Amino acid sequence: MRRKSKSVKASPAGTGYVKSLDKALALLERLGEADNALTLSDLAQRAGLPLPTAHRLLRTLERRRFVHFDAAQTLWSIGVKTFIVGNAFLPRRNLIRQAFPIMRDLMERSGETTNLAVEFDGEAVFLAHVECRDMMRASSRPGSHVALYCSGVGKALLSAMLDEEVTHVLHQHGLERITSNTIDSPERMRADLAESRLRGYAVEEEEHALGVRCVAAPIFDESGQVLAAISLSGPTARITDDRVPLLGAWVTRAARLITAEFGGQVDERLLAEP
Amino acid sequence: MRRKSKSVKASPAGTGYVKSLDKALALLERLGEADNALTLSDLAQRAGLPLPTAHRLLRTLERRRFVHFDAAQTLWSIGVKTFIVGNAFLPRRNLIRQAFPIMRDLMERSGETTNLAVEFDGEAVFLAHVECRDMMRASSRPGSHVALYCSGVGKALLSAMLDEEVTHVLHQHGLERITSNTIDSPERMRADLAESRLRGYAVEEEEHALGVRCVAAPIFDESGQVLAAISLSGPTARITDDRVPLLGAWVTRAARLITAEFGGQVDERLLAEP
DNA sequence: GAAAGCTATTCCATAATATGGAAACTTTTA
DNA sequence: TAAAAGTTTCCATATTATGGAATAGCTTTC
Repeated sequence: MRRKSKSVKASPAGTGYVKSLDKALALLERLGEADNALTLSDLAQRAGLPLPTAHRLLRTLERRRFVHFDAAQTLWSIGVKTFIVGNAFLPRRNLIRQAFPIMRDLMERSGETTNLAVEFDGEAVFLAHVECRDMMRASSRPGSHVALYCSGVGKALLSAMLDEEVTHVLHQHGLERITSNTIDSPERMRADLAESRLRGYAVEEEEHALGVRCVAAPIFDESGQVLAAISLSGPTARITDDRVPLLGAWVTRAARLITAEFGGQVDERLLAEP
Repeated sequence: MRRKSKSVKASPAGTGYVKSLDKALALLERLGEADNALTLSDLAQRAGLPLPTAHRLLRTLERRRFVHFDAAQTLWSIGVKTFIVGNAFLPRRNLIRQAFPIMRDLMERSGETTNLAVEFDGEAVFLAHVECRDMMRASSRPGSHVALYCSGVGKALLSAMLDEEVTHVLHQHGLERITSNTIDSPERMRADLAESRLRGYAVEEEEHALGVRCVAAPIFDESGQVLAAISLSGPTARITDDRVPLLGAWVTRAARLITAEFGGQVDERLLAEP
C-alpha cells in the first residue's frame, strides 16, 4: 500500500487472519463500549479506521442487522442480530468451569485455599474450592453453607448488594455472635461493607472461627447483579496484616477475570460513591 | 476466480460491501442458531464456505473472543465478546432498566414468569425475563425468538399495530399451524386482535405449545408506537380460566407503568373504536 | 499394527477484493 | 448565503483474501 511502502521488517506476516474482519470486529467492540449511538466519524476515529473503510464495513454489518443505522440522525448502534447471536452464549456458560482455572492460578500464586460461593436463601453456599498444598488449611466442603455476615465470601456478596437487599438479609437472619470478633451490630456491619466496597474486596478477621482469616471479592453477571464470590482463606499465622493488601489485590483481580470470562459487568450503582 | 470464469452477467456488482466480513457474519449466525458447539466441517458446510476459508475467519473471530474454540474437542461456539457486545443493544438497555423492577413485582404478585419482548423482522425477540420460583415454568431465553401470531407477546405487539402493518406481517410469515389451538386464518386472527385491543391484553391459549398459557400487554413509546410487550406465562394447570381476568389486569397495569416510566403514551388510533 | 477414512491445518500462486485519497454530496452552523 | 462539518460515492491500485492441493493428526477397522 502507499503509506508504508518502505516497511523494513516485512511485517510479522499478515498470514492466518483476515484483516478486514478484524477491523469490523474493532468497530463492533467500540460500538458495544459506547453508551449511546455514535456518528460515523466518531466511531471511525475510536476504531482508528479511515471513514470510507469504516462506512463500508458498517454497511455490511447492517445488511445482516448486526448493527443498526438510524437514518434520521445518522447514528450507528449495535443491532438486534448481535443481541440474538450473543445470547447463544448463555446456555454454554458455566460458572464453575470458567472459574476453575483462575482459582487454581490464584491458589498457586498465593499458596492459600480458594473458595467459590453463591448466595442462596440468605446464606453463602460453597460451590467449589482449590485447596492449598499446606497441611494447615481452612477447608469448606462444596455444598456446605455459612451465614453471610460472618464469612469472607458472605461479606463480599453483601458488599455487592443494594442497601435494601442487605437490610432484608440482615433482618432475615440476625447477627449472632460466634467468636469474639464477630460483627454483631448492623451499623458496624454497614460500615464494614462500605469499606469493602471501596477497597474492592472484603476482609474477614476471625469472625467465624478463631485463627482463620479471609479475603474475598464479588463476581457479577451481565446485568451487574452479584452472582458469586471467591475468597482466599487460611490461618492468621500465614495471612498476616502486611500480606492482606496483596492477597486482596489478587483476589479482586481473579474475581474481575471470572466476571469478564462469564460475560458479566459491575453494577454502576455500586461504584458511584467516592 | 477460477470456478465460474464464464459468469455472463458480470455479477450484480460486488461494490459497497465487504465479502469476507459477510462470510464471517454468516458463520456467527449459524453458530448462534446451533444448539451445541460445532466442528469446523459442520459449521463450514452450514455456512456454505470452503474449509480453509471458514477456518481462517474463525481464527480471526477467536483472537477477539467473538467465538470460542474448544481445543480438546475441536469444537466452535459463540464467545463471550459476542455476548458482551450484544448486550449493548440499546433498546434493550434502556427498556430493561425501566422494566425490570416492575417485572419483578409482577412476577412476585402473580407467581408466574414474566417476559419482555420487542418486535423484530416480523417476529418477537425476547429481551429479558424474570423467572418464577416454581419448578414448573415456561422459560424463554433472552435473545430467542417466536412468531408473532402464535405467542402472547407477539399477539400483544400485533394488537397494537395498525391494520396495514398487521396485514404486512401476516403476509410475510404465514399462519402455520403449530398446535391444535394455533389460529391459522387471518379472519380469526383479526377478530382475536380486536378482542385483545378491547380488553387491553392478549391471551394465548396453548397456541404455541400445549399446556402453556399466556397473557400479554403492549408497551408504547412517546409517539404512541408500540415498543415492546410483557407477558405472564405458565402452565394451564396454574393459569386457569378464572385467573385470566386478574392476571390480565395485572399485566396491563404493569405495561402501563412501564409505558409511563418510559415517557410513552398510547396511540389514540388504537383506542378509537368502542 | 498397518491401512483406511476421517477431520483439521498449513501452503501458496493467483486474481479478486479491500483499500483510502479525493471528490461529490448533504446537512448544519454562522 | 457562504462556510463548515459530516457523510457517501468513486475508482485506480496492490494488498490481501482465496480455496485447491498437500500435509498432518486422529480414530476406526480388519
